[in-house]
Amino acid sequence: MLQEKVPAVRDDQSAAVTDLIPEQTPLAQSTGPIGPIVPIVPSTSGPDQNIEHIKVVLHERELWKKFNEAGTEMIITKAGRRMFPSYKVKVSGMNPKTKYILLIDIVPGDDHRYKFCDNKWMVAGKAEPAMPGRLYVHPDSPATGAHWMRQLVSFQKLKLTNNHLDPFGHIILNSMHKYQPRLHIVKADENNAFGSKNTAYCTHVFHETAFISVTSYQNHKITQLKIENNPFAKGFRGSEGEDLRVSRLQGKEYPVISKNMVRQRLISSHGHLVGKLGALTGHPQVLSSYQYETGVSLSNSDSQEPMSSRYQQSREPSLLYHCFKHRDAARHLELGCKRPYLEAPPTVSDEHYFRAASSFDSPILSHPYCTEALGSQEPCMFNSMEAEPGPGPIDAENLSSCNMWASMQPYPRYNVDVPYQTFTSHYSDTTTVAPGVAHPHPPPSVMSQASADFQRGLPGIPSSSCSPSSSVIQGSRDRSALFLKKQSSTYSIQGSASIRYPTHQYQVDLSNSACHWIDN
DNA sequence: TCGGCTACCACTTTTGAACTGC
DNA sequence: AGCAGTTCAAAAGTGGTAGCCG
Repeated sequence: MLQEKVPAVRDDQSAAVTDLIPEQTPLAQSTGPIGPIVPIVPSTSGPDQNIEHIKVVLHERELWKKFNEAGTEMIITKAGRRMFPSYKVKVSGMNPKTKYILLIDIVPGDDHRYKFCDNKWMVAGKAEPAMPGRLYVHPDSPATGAHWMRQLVSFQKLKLTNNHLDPFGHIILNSMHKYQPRLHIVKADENNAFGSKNTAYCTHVFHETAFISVTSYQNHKITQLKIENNPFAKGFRGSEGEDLRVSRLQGKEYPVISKNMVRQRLISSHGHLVGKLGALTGHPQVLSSYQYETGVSLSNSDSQEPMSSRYQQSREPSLLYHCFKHRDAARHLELGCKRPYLEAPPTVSDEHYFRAASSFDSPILSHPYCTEALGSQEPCMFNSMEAEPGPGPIDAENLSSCNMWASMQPYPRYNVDVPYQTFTSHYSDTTTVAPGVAHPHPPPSVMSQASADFQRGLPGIPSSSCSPSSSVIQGSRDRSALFLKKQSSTYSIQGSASIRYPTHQYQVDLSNSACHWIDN
C-alpha cells in the first residue's frame, strides 16, 4: 500500500523522514488508496528552500491510535461537524522567517462504501462519487515559520459535512466512506506569494487519523471514546460507564442502553462463546467479534478480513512524508480570478473561501478525481468547470458554480482534471480563482502572502497575546486581538473578485500566476 | 422492512461583552 | 483613562433519539 510507494520511510513516532528521491520520479506512480504519496524532492535553493526538513508531530497521537484501533468514525452533518480528536500538529524545522501556509485536505481512503455489520465495518459496495474536494486553510495562514513552530497548530475548527451544496466551506464527504486527512505545508515564494514556479510544499499523512464518515455512530466503542475524551460530551459521561444521562432524561432509575450498546455489550460479554462458535462454524461474521475484542474493528469485506489488519499493515510507519518543489515553469499555477464563492455567506462571519486556481496535478493537491463524480453531480456543481478562467464579471449564475472543485485523485484510473476548492476560516468573505489549464504540477493553493501590515501582526506576536491556558495556534480567541484588523476591511482581487479584509488586498497577478497581498 | 439521515433535545464548553477594581 | 481580572449570558459543540424517507 502506501509505504510501498515510498521507500525507506522511517517512523520515529513523530515526524518521519523519507529517503530523498529524485524529482524525476514519476509522480503518477506514487498513487495509492489515499492518494499519491510523493517522496521528498531535494531542494536546491539553499536554506530558505529546505521545506523537506520540516518535521511534523501529530498531537495526541496516542488518542488517535486509540480511535484508530477501534475504527475511527467522524460524524458528518448538514451543518458541519468538527472532527474529534481534532487535528493538531507540532511543527519544527521551518525557517523562522519564511512564511508558510498550512492546509488540510481529506481524500478518500479507498473506493468502497462501508456498512457496519456484525460489529465490524464491511465493504458495502462501490464508493459514491467523490464530493467536491475542498481544502481547509489554517486561519493563521500565511504566517512565519516562527509563528507555526511557537505553538501547536490546531485545525480543530475544521468541519465535515455531507451537504453536497455546503456554502460554509466545510469539507464535503460521503457518509459511510473511508477518508484520510492530509496536512500540506506550502511555502510562500520569493515574491511574497505562492503559486509561482518556485513554490515548495510538503505533505504529511498520519495514518492513524484515517476515519469512516458516518451520520450517527455505529461502533459503540467509538462513542465511548468520544464521550470520554471530548469535553463537549461531558454531559454524556455517566459514573462507571453507565449512561446515566440517558436514564435521567427518560426519568428512569436504571440506565438505558442504546441499541448499539446492547449489541456490542452482548458481543463483548459473550465474545468467547461467539468466537468459539465462529471458529467451529467458520462463519466470518461470528469471528468478527474476536476482532472487535482485540480492537480490530475496521474490516474489509472484500475478503472478509478485518479491514484494519490489512489497512494497518500499511500504516507503519504512521507518518508518510513527502515534499515537492516546483521548478518547472510549466508546472506553476495559472491563476485566474473569478467571483467570490458567495457574496455573503449566510451566517458565516469570518469564513473565507479559497480555491486552487487550477487543477493541481501534483499528487499533493490535485490529482483530479473521479470521472464518475463528474457525471453525477448537481449541474450547478459543474458550471465552474466550463467557466472561463481568468478575470470576469461576478454574477449570481456563476456563484453557484463555485461549488465544483473536485478532490484529488486517490486512484490512478481517474484522470479528469478538476480544480481544487480551498477554504479557510481566516477571512470574512469569499474569493475565487478560476480553474486554469491543467498543469503537470501546479502548487496547491492560491492564497498568498499577506501585506506588510498583515505581516506585522504575525511574527512578533507577544506571547501574552496567546491564551496562557493553551499553547495551541488556532486562530481563535487567543489571536483575536492580533487579527482584529482583518474583521472589518475588504480584500479585493484585482480583475474579478473581492473579499473583505482589513486594509489589504488579495491580488491575483494573472501575468505571473501568483497571488500577492498588497497594502490597500 | 430497514438502513441512513435529519431535526431536535439537554447538557457542557467556549466565547466575548459587561462589569469591577486597581 | 487604561489595564487586568471576574462574571455571566449567548453561542457553539456534544451524543442520543424519534421520526422521516427512499
